[in-house]
Amino acid sequence: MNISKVSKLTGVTAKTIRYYESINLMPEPARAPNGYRDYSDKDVDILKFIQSARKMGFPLKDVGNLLELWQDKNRASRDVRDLAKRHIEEVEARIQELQGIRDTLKNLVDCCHGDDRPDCPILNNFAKDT
Amino acid sequence: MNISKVSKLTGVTAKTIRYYESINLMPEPARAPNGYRDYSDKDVDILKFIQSARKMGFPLKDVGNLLELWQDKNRASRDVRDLAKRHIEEVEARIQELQGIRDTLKNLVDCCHGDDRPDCPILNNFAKDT
DNA sequence: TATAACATTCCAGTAGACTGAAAGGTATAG
DNA sequence: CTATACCTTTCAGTCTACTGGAATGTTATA
Repeated sequence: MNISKVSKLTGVTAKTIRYYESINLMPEPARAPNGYRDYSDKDVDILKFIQSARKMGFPLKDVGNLLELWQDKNRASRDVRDLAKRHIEEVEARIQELQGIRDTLKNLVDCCHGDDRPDCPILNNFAKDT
Repeated sequence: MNISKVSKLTGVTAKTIRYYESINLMPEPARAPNGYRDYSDKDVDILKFIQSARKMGFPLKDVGNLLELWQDKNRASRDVRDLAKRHIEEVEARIQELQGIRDTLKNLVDCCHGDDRPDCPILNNFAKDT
């Protein structure tokens, strides 16, 4: 099947599919006699796999590793688990950071009149000289 | 005072200070007779303000707006508050997203043996054909 | 047969926030 | 006097994950 079909099936743009191929994330597909890329069902599955991992926030580098593990029938599930655990840790660290930011800002916003007057605890806080 | 002094006082690298100047976030500082940048205490305060806002996750564009509001003694605190509120909303949306990812991933990790065997719910999930 | 809708390659650009490096001028310590 | 530790500018590169566009070839439809 050609690239636009794959694009429709997976929700990944043709541009991005070619990009994934160019960075060796996707294998090079077969080619039709006219030179068009000719994808198999397996290629579609690979792309779907990539999409799933991307939706979980894995960077393309990790996605590449996960794909390799997926293809490797002798893999140790430990390797996949470790990769996922590391990613969870990063995600949690980021959540912590964002929660801290949110809490601080919420406090400041709650203290701010938010009217025509210029006095503003938010600015005061940013300008504090501690 | 010269740029390295300011860098030490604020924790912002000289490189970055010049960068902020180049994008008109920082005002152009005075110059010493030798051509060196000659910063005032006010410049240092501006940089500290920028740092505070950056630590709260505001993009440089927003930092620029906040700086303008800070300088404007006739500002309406509403404007600052609205900017902060919008940012909080973005932060919260991101937190939600990351929490979803974390929860899904945690479930998968908990279901995975994580041993020498190849069977892995994480990969299975990514490869699911739903 | 014309034209639209595909496909190809390749190069370059985007966003955001810096960072590196080259090539030079200046100041300070020994 | 010289080494080194600053400072200057300018241009280019980094990172991640794409995206745009030009120039060109191919296929399907009216």
